[in-house]
Amino acid sequence: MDRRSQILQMAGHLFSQRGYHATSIRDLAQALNLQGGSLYAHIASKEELLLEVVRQAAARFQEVLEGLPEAGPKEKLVALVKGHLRVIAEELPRATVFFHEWKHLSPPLLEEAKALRRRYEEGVQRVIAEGVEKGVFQVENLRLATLFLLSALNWTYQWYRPQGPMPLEEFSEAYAGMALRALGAGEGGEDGQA
Amino acid sequence: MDRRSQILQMAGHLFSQRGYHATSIRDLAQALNLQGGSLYAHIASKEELLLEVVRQAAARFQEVLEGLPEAGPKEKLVALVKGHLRVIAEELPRATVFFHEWKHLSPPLLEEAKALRRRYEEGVQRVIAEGVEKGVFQVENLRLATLFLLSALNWTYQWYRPQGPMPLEEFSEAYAGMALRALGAGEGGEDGQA
Amino acid sequence: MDRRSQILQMAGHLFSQRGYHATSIRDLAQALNLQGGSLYAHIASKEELLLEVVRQAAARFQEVLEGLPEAGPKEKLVALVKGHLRVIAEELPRATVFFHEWKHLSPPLLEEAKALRRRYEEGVQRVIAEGVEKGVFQVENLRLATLFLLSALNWTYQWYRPQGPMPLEEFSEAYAGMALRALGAGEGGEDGQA
Amino acid sequence: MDRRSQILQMAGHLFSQRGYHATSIRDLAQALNLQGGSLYAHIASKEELLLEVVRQAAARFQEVLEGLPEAGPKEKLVALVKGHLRVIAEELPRATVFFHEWKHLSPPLLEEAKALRRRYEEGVQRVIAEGVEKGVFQVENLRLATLFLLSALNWTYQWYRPQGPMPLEEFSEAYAGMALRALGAGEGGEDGQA
DNA sequence: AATGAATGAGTGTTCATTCAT
DNA sequence: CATGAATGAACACTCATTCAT
Repeated sequence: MDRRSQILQMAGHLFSQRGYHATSIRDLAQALNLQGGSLYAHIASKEELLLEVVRQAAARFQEVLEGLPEAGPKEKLVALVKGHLRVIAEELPRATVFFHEWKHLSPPLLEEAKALRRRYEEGVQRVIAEGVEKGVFQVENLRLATLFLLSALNWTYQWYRPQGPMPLEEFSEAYAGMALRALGAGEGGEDGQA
Repeated sequence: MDRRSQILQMAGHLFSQRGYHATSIRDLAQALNLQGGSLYAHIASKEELLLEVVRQAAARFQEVLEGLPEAGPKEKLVALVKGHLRVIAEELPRATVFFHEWKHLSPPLLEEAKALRRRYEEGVQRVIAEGVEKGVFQVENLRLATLFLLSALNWTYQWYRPQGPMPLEEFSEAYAGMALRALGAGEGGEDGQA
Repeated sequence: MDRRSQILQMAGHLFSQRGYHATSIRDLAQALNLQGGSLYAHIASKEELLLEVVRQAAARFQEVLEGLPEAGPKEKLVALVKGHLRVIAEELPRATVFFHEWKHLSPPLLEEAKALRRRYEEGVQRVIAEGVEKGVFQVENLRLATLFLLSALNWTYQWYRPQGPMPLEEFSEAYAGMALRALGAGEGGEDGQA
Repeated sequence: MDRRSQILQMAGHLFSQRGYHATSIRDLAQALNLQGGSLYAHIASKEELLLEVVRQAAARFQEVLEGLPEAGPKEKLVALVKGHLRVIAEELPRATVFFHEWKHLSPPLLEEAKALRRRYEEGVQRVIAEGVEKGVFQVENLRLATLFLLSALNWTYQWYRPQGPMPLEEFSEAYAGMALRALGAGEGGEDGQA
């Protein structure tokens, strides 16, 4: 891994643990056995680092959407939930920054971060909408259902720990079940207009 | 409202909007038409301010738990969801600080904040556990179900805006419905062992 | 004792213990069960307090000089040493400020403090000069002998504690003996050209 | 001389002239043609600077004790007095800080400063004690005699100026003479048990 | 690439002092 | 007389960033 990647990795780690503002360039340099000024041979600014971490996380989440199987809504939703939680488990620091620290970007870059987040949310909404259209999901309000699902998913970065007692597979299986039920697509029913 | 309450209110507002570290004492003072140093006639430190805001929010959430009706699990859960969302709607800045900024407290005070959050989460878990015991809720894993619910509820502070297009009543009604279904207590069924 | 005297006493106490700059007006007020601003009904400024304490100490030392017995040089010197040490013992805080903290006065007032100290030193020098003229003291260099004596006397405020194990009388008796010998006026000899 | 030594030297100079609390980090930086914050590339804190200056002075005084000739008590005491006064003359700023400003250290460091001072005083006391044991010095009270000598010596930093009219050699010669007499070891007598 | 010294703005906090009440 | 709120300047110290080496 080249220097820049090392720096980005460590930045993700520290930003996620302490927060962007509470992490100084010197903290970051020290964690890499460097002097503060030395980072500037590799990066343009602290803020660029933040944006880059956000972009990397966004890319991982976007891959989930793009890798969804061509299948019925339930299967798709399960894949989405599992994929989302896998990204969080595998990329906890970056995901944390994606969910929280992006707010500290300043206007020009902030827009990009917002757009990345919006794009993902729209993708999630499409998955639900498709299920509703096909009569598999029953929701009163599409937007609200999307936000309910995203909330349940996003907040997990706050408490799920991959090294913890619950393996990812068990965790995401159970989570997907609750998500389906919340969307009115309980266990039994066929997937699609059977 | 006395000066200290004004300061606390404004601190909650700014901490929630910009984050604790990105809000300087001078920012806070300026928002109150004061000089930076003048705040120290009313507060002991910036950190004390943060803790106080966290405490106030925690108190509001705790009231919800304590005001739950003596009723069946479904009714109780609905009241919990609605109460939680009402606190978020009515106390958006403080709730935001309660969910996020508490992390920036330093060790002695950090423990108090963690304890306050833990106490609330345990209360929520008890409500779900009761429903499970009475056979009203069907969940695979109690802890996970609690975290699912808390996630769906907590993250709302990120996107729900009381001045937005959706009135609180409609929002929380729909949200409660999804929560119930997620816990395996769909519409129909009696509340309790009918 | 009126308020102003109380304030002056406490100021002497705190200035001597912590130093002028390390004692804040609020420290002083607090020690008197007052609010910081309240002191200004009684004093003009912090610096005025310092000068006043210096003046009070200077007056006590000056009294020693003026109360010296009309007697031979040895007797006079013994009275001077004992008087000086008594003032230190009885007025430790003020004496400490007189010896040290006067330096923090700013130019206009600084001159007064310097003059007070100079006046006392000149008085001490006259006592020694008289002994030299009368052939009782044998010193190589009058100025140096004076400074030697003053040094031995002044520094005592650093270590002599009236509540300590050595009673003032014993202490100053022994001290006077060493002073006399240093000035070449050992035990035996008559006092004056008998 | 490297930057850190320059800073320490200037710190000694300013602390001795104005006092520790009356010397700001910006004063110090300005005297070195730097910005305030720039000092922190070289030092850890203002207090560290104070302790370091105290240590350097203590080392110089301790060298005097350790370089004392193996000779009779009178010769040794003369060497001690002259050595002590030479350190004051050559290291006036540091010596001043050693005598006065050490009090502003806070507890953990304060103890070190006290220990350094105590060690030196004990060394001085041993020199006198030896002379007393050998019958060369006659003192009523060993501890008091030590404090008398130390007082006469220490206070000199307040008034002796190396650039002044009196050369160090003449000054310390005369001072040593008075010290010897104060200890009851006048000119004539042999040095030792003749 | 990396260092180490420097900058200038900014941090939270304290200060002596003022003043309406 | 005393209070409590306020000021404006100062404090020690940290920050992101620059740059000669």
